[in-house]
Amino acid sequence: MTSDAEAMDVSDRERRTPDRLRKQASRLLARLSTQSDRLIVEGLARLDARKWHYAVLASLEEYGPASQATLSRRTGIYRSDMVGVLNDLAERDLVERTPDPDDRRRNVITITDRGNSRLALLDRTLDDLHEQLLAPLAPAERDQFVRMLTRLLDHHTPHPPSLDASDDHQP
Amino acid sequence: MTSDAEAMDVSDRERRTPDRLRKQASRLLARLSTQSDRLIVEGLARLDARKWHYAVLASLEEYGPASQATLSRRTGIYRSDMVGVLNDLAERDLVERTPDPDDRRRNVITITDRGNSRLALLDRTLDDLHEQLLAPLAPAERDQFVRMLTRLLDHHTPHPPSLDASDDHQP
DNA sequence: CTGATATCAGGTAAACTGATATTG
DNA sequence: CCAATATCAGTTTACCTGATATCA
Repeated sequence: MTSDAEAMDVSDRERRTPDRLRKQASRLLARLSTQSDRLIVEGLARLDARKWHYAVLASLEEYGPASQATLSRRTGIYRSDMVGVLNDLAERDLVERTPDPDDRRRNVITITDRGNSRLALLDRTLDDLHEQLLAPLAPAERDQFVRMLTRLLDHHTPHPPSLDASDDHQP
Repeated sequence: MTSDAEAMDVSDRERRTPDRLRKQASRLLARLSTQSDRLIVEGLARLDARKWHYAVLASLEEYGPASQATLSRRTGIYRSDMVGVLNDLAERDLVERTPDPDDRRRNVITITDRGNSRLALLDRTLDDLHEQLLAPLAPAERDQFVRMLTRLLDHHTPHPPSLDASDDHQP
């Protein structure tokens, strides 16, 4: 079946990359991301919340009211999907969606008081969930891990001219 | 609108977690995993290959012929999806699927010579793609990164009694 | 006329669940 | 009767691509 030359090829390859399936960063990333997602999604589901709820609420609290397009850019949620997320949030009285008088194409999304206290709860919950997620890492390692992820992500994300620039009220 | 107490609450929260959206490990993981996936998938697509092709071929070369169920456990591909992957691979003559005489429920999957040289090509391609993926990290950091991912993954994967145990020919 | 905005209607692929026929 | 195997059918969700009507 296999010639001598072939047998050498195989052992060559095995010497070069033993156990390669378990060491590939891309595979590890994909699997860990799946696990992480499950953890977060299930944790938030217990509060009848979704991750995007959090993303939108946090963005609103940190950067103030915004149009849906701006929220999209800030959270990474597609404009097409943002509609549904905001419907969810508005139904629960966590945000208010009102037409922008200055630009009648836009809606201005504002976080409500209920939204703020909801956000506080989600913040606490997510802290806890991340504690679980990163449990095996010491505090210093967690920082390092997050920094590495950030560096890698920055390197691979096509960066727009300005992400959170206030393109809302620019004269 | 907001009482003094409320204003203090907000600033409290901001002091506690400034820019939290950009620092959440779960979000970073999800986004980076998406980017990584795109890189790998596109890179392999240029060779008309998929990641699972590689996973199956590599598993076969490292651990030898196996049943589809065993391959499933080793690669993490669901048995339901394995069928289609093996159809793909068999069509391209990269593996052979023959009934197991010792256990007629099973098929024995064997890598072909073409499969082996294909695997060598995919190995080289994936090395290159991972070089791109991890470009911002120094060699030592890459090792550390992979080790952290592994530790986290091990902590979160429900580990079966024995993963790659030879449950094929056990008397 | 160009471009942004909100919305809607889809499309793909990964990760999953379940059912079934066959065999141990 | 119970368990595993290969296969098929179908669900859910993240991510992404349009198209459309409205307006700057």
